[in-house]
Amino acid sequence: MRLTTKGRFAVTAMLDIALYEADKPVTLAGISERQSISLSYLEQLFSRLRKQGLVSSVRGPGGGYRIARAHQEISVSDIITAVDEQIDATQCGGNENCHDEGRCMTHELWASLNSKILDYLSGVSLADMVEMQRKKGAGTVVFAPRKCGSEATIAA
Amino acid sequence: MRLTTKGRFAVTAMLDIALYEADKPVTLAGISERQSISLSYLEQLFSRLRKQGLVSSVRGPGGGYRIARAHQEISVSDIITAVDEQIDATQCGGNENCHDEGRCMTHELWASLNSKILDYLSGVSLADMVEMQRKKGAGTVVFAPRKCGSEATIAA
DNA sequence: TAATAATTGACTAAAACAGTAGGTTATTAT
DNA sequence: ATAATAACCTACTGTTTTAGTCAATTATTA
Repeated sequence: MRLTTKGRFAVTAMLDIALYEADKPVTLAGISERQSISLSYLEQLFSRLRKQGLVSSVRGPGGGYRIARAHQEISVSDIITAVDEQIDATQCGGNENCHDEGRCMTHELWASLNSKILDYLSGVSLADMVEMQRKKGAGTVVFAPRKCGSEATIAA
Repeated sequence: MRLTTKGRFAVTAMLDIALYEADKPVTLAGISERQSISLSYLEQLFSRLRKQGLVSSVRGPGGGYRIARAHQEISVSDIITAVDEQIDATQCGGNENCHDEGRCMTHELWASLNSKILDYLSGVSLADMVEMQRKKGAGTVVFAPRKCGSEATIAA
């Protein structure tokens, strides 16, 4: 997997829906405004999130997006892998430089790091994040995702 | 911190020196050949590694690079942070969007992930990697770092 | 039927990654 | 002394990814 601001945007947007979704689905325009993420960029992200079955869409007036599964059933790693297509599924490329025996020297190190990251992110569900957010913002919740947090770009 | 192939190259190169350094320092030309990393690219990486005090250099014929500290005293995270200058030291930019209270919604998530990654990588020393490598390649050790392992790009 | 809002596709500026090219300086061996 | 070695330094390049824009189409509801 791979962790960039793209993945962060997606997680933030999903959390936004989880918090605001009630009777009505949540519009991208609303998410865009609250989270300061470009509408067109959200559209691209949600195209993927929908194809991966993480959200369902309703067209027309009063339409928008809903979380498609139970909040406990969606992990942060689900969201990230949905928007950040991992190109490098073939571990060592399949051929070229990495012999089946021998591998590259640091292979085990990165493999092990990757599994640690994945373990952590798949252990955090949308439900966890909602709860965390509810606890935190007792009064008015301030949303300001942009440029927040340190730059992260993990590829596992 | 941020994890890319740049960091992987640096770790691979440092491990190469640790394995080959004996009476003589190790030349970049040698590393370049063994690890299939471009010489000029290595020069760039080693400029940083030297400035961070991870390696020491000897000029002229018979010169090259040595590991500057005890192998146990150098962690993988040391190497990576040396070559991948983290721009985003100011956590939330210092101003703009991220209020001191409120922060961005997913702030804690990434902060926590980052510390997990850092914990792991700072727990693995060059000495650990040397030992691992010696155990593995009992006979002939095959080096083939290029494109090996899954693409990784973590920014913490 | 008009407004809403998802859906799609192509296109763009900026940054980072990985690498190249060409030169300068210090040290050693001849 | 001088030639070879190898670190050191600066600037430049092509490709990919990131983040975003623009413009159009389709489905739904008031």
